[in-house]
Order: sequence, then structure tokens, then C-alpha cells
Amino acid sequence: MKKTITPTTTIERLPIYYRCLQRLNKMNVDIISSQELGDKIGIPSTQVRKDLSYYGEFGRRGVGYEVPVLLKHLRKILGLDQVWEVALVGAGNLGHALVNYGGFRKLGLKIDYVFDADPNKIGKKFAGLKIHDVSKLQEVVKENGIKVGIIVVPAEHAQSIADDLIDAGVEALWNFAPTHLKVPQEIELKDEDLSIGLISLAYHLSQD
Amino acid sequence: MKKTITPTTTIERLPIYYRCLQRLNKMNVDIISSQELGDKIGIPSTQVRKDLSYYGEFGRRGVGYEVPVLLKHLRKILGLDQVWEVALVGAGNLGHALVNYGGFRKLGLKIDYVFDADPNKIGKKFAGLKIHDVSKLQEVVKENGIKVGIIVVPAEHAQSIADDLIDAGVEALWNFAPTHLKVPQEIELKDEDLSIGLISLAYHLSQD
DNA sequence: TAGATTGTTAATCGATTAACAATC
DNA sequence: TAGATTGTTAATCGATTAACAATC
Repeated sequence: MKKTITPTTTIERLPIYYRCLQRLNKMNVDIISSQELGDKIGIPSTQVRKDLSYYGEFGRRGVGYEVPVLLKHLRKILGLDQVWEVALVGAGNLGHALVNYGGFRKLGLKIDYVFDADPNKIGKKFAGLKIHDVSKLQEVVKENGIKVGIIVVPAEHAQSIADDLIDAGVEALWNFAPTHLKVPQEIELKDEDLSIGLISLAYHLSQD
Repeated sequence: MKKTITPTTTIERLPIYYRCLQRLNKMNVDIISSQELGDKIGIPSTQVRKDLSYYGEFGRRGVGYEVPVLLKHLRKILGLDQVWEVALVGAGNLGHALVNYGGFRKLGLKIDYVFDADPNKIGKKFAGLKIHDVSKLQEVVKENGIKVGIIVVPAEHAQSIADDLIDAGVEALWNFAPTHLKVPQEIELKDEDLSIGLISLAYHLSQD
């Protein structure tokens, strides 16, 4: 394994490889070449090999990659062999969709705690989880060693929720609020701004 | 205006500028410098200027950018001065969240038609919209000149829905199904794979 | 051995950033 | 004029891709 910095673009492709391999594994495909794998996800074979090379040598020359072996390596690399406690703040439509999202379960990820500020929601069930009072957020995060927070609250509350989560020990944030959050450098922040996708389609259509 | 190709990264930042300027405009901020704008969204001033320069000269040297003027230009550039008919296929949780998503309304975008295959859902109301039978998809798309399709169906159905939409005249697809869609080159495709965000957080946490 | 495919180096391509002349 | 900030060029940085030796 080399001590080079892995490009962020490579990291973003790892989950895509992982899911594709999961499907192949379920179909009892045993060996796959970088060419075939690349074709399935729409990237060149050379990029597949380069990406994997940042983490080790997982294939056999002249043969290809053993699906179960590569899968196991990727699971480890992605941290999916560990259990991450995840808290979601904001029991709205989008929060509901996320808690129920089938994609997570398949990956061994799940959301464990849901919080909201609305007294009418607190205590109610939400996709099988009890909605906690957001005033208890820090307490619950600390007690349960929650490391990942998902922010699905209105933009104007996002920063203060982020501050609270970080204060209580969360190390990674997934932010759906359409606003720029200020967080310390050591906190992992992933912005997921849903309106950008639709706007960029409108942009491309209006260019023609 | 130069005849250079605009980087895709620039295009993805345009909606962020737009939303930030909308907020500034509402706060009656009249003039903003590239430095201030960049600070607000977490990018260097030089990138703001460079990005905007692909489309024209919107600022005044020594002064900055007039918020309403820049906003107007961006609205035009992003195609938000036009009305786009949008159809969503898949009346599940995530579809519901998208139809209700406040971020779109603020931008003058909205979802107009919802489709599903479930007989129990067809005809029912869904966030204020009637759920149409997916078997009528092509018909409705053609009749109403729908140009944008949002795919929120299970992965195994995504490709055939995409084919149907394209066949009926849709030119841009926003795909939430965790699968690689094959579409003709002239079709604008934006993938929005929600599990990637969460996995990449797990990855970063497990690196430490 | 002959054919196939990996892992890696080097070349290319594209995006960001520093620097500064233009100009308000 | 002096101070500020744009628009743009050129330098830098980072990611992709082509090419090929290594090797199964």
C-alpha cells in the first residue's frame, strides 16, 4: 500500500464499486475484470484499477478481481465492518425518507435516533423510531457515543443544530439544509443540497 | 462573453451563488464584493470572479456586484426565468419529500405530475397532487411537453422508466435510484445517490 | 508459451488560485 | 488622486487517461 493521498473523487467512487460488487456477488459472479466493472458503472477500466491501487493490490494479473475478496476489502476500507451510531435531526418528509431509505440497510447502515423540536411530534413514532425532544440532543449523543449526525432542519436552524452536535461529540455531519455550515476543520462535513440537482438540469436545458 | 467551455464545477456553484444572492436581496443588501460572497459560501473570492466571468462582466471595479443585477443575470443563466414542466415517478417517501421540498418553490421550480404503479396509490392525493397511473406516463409527458423527469423508483425499475420518459420526449433526468442508467448522449442525466453521502462519512471516520 | 489483465508510470487534461493591470 | 475591487492571464495543483512492463 502506497502512502499517497487518495483523491476525493476516488473516495466518492468507492461506494459505487461496493454496491455494484454486492449485486454481482448476489448473482454469484465470481471474477470480474476492471473493464467489466467499469462498463457497469460508466467509467474507464483504467480508473477502476487506479482507484483500487490506492488501497492495495486486490486483483490477479491476467485474471481479474475475485468479487468476494474485493468486496471484503472494500467493506473494510469504507468502514462498513464497524457499527456507526447515527442521529437524525428534523422529523419532516425528507427525514422520513432517509430513515426508511432501503439503500442504507443494504449497506449495513441505519439511523438510530430521531429528534425534532415540535411538541406534537415528540414521543410519536417515526418510521419505527421514537422521536426525541431536540432539547435532549446533546445528552443522548453523549450517552450513546453517536458519531454521525444528519441535519434535515430548516436552513435557519441548521448552524445551531450543527454546533450542538459537534459540541456533544459528533465527528461527521451530513447536511441537507441549503446553507453553508461553519464547522471546525476536523469535523467531516458532507453537504447534500437537493435543489442544486434540479437547477443544474434547468441550466442545461436552457443552454440548448 | 467568451466562447470558452464552462467547467462543470462552475455550473454546480451557480445555484449556490443564486440562493445566497436571493437571501442577500431579501435582506436588502445592495452591493456585495466577490470576497464577501465567497466568504458566505466558503470559497475564495477569485473563484467567484472566475465563475461569473464565464458568463459576462456583471460587477463594477472598485465597487463590487449589485445584488439585484447579478441575481437577474443568474436567473437568466440558470434558466429559472422559464417554466419547466416536471414529472416525478415513484410516489414513495422520498418522492413525497421532493414534491414538498421548500427549496424548489423558492427557486420558482415545482413538480407538476406524480406517477406510480401501485393501484392503491393511483388516484389518491400526494402532497396536493393527484397520483397518475404510470401506464399513462408517456401519454401525459407528450401531451404536456414535460421536459424534466425525476426517477424515485426502486433500482430494478429505473432503467425502463428512464427509457419510457426519454421515448416520450423528456430531455433531462434526475435519478435517485442507486443504479447506473444508460441514456443517449443528448439527454441530461443527474445522479443523486443518497447512500454515497453516508458511506463517505463512514469512510472518513474509519480513516482516523 | 500465448493471451489476458493487472498495477503503475508518465502524459494529458481540467480546475483552482495567485497575481496584477484595468478601472471605478 | 488614493483606495478598492473587478476581470483575466499565467502558474499551480489535482485528477484522468494512455501506455506498457509485470505477471498470472
